[in-house]
Amino acid sequence: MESVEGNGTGRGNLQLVVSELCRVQELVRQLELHLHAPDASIDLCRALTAEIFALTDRSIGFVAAAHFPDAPTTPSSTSSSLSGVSDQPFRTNTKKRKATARWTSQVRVSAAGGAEGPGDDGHSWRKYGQKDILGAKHPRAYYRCTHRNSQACPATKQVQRADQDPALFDVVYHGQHTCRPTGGRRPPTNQHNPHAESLLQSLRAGLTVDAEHGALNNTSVSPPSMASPVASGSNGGLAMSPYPVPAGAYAEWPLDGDLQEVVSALTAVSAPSMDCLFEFDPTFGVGVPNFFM
DNA sequence: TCTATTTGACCTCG
DNA sequence: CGAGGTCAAATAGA
Repeated sequence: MESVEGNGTGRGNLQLVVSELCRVQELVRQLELHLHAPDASIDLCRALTAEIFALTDRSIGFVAAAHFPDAPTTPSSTSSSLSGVSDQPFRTNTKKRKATARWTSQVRVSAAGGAEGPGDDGHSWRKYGQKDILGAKHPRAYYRCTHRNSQACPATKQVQRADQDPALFDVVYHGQHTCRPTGGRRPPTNQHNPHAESLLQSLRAGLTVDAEHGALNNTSVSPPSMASPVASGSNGGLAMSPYPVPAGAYAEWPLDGDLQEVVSALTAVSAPSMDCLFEFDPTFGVGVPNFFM
């Protein structure tokens, strides 16, 4: 986080971001409680998510404004630049490298109890490759949606164990799921909304904040309830966040590493996830980047 | 027998 | 030409 210091504006904004992230985390907890409640109110959940949207949106704006005064500063505007990408289907019939693919989501998640990988994210993944990466201690695993053939679902993800902490996994999502989840297998983790369950884990994983030191940390998480066997042997259910978020929009900027992770974490928990969760109508969530348009 | 994983080869990009 | 991403045959497990 040192990189943020030395920039007076950025430092001030960072404090705001920290406080707002604390607030977001609190809201997520409330949301989780409501989701577990037998008489959960969808309206209340929507209200909570709306506030989460607003806070994350503003935080992203702070970060962007501090570092890129000349760049579009609102997440909505930055995200909208991706619209040209979204209408281009993910290329699957080529071995061409996808380094330039824009609509990706990068999250860092932990493996509970020394598991081989992050927990299930509600989607079925099929491993199709593994590669040793130059400079990385651990190989990178490549997964694609199980429904790729049957439903032409373009979603893929890459899972790589973090060098610094083997208990953490960097998961990069490419493409969006176009498959219908009803057809796939789904562990009954949450009778009300299993998808929400995994999402919340992801949310919390991505929003760990060290408020005392004013440091943001989206890595040190230990979700206690998501110990699921993964990687080889299981159905490959590895990742946390199945929700493609255009973190690449920010990755294109020369953000400092930690700060970039903050933005990535923020975007990873924003609108699309909730859209997935509650099937919001398109008009809901003013100011929320609409990644799927 | 079907499905998922493993792994070496192949392809493309920078 | 090296690195990263994907393919596809071989293999394993249910």
